[in-house]
Amino acid sequence: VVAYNTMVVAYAQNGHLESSKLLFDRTPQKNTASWNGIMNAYVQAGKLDLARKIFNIIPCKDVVSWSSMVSAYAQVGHIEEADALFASMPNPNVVTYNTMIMAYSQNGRLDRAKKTFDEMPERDLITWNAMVSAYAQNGRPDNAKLVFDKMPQRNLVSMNGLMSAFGLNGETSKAIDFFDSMEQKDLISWSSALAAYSQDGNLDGARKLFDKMPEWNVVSFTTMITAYSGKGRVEEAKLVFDSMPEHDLIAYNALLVGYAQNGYLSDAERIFFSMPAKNLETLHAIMAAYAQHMHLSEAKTVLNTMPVRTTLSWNTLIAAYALNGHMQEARVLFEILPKADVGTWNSMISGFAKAGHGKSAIDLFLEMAVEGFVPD
RNA sequence: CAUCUAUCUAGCAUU
Repeated sequence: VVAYNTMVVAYAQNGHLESSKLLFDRTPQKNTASWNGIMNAYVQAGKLDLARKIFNIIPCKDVVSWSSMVSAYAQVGHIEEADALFASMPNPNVVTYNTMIMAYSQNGRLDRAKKTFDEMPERDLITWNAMVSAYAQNGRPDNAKLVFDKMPQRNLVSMNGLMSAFGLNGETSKAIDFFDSMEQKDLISWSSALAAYSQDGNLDGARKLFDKMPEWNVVSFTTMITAYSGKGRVEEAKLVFDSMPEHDLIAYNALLVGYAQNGYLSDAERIFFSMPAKNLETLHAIMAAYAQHMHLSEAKTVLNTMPVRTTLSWNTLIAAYALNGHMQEARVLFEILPKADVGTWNSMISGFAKAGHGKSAIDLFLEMAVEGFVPD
């Protein structure tokens, strides 16, 4: 059974759901880990509904079954479902609580993350690291530092987490000082420091650090692409791209965005059509690129042909119309989109403001509060 | 006593 379970998971991790399924069906004497494994295979393949169906028929669910399902919902941002499942499960353990801390944190619910942290019966190192990360992701580097200082033990993840708390929130010199003080460093430490320079617009610092790195991976290369692109140096960005041993989707996206944001629409398009795979970010990026160049019908076509649309997809097109002064089209989209968020309202408001309709902008701002949205 | 399954840190997208 253990051998079968291992194989089911291995195939799933390589994207071979069909093989996982076949092996699962042939598994003799299935245990709960077998069921959990195939359920997570479906999660991995993005088939959340089917995963849920499997969850429902698992004969003897254990805490891993429940936690896996909670985590699956959390990963795709279905925080209410995660929450509901978490509330109804029999015996959550420390992993389940940790999952919820991350879920809340990634959805901007720092208050809920902290509450969970405070209420959980026991904490482990991952709990503390998750809390550092929660503060990092929600703009609170000082709180991240407080947690870091208070935690009973630390590991390299804690260190890297605190460094990125500084780096992500504009405290570049603190990030670099901390990086310099670290006795152990791994590739993630180096990449985090590189990202700190890059997001600070310090191309020189980034380049020097990059040249000093003991090893590189696709993340470090991509960070350099972004660093060059951010300074308008798209040719050097392209050189970095060409020097990479292998390209993943994010590397392509970074190059595409670099071209797009520096006004090279046809280069961006060329990359777009040559990409071996695309994701939501790719489509949003090309939509925004079309919008910036007033190619609104192309932008609209992208939205219409997307396999899945999120609120962000709609926001991107709304912003496209709004920034080009086409407020009536923006308004139409605004009314028909399934689910607005703060970003949607922001796009509409700035569109009206830019078009010189200050009154409409203010009306919308007031209306937004009435609809229960908190301005950011 | 032990093998398989769930949780933490780095790069890309709208405003």
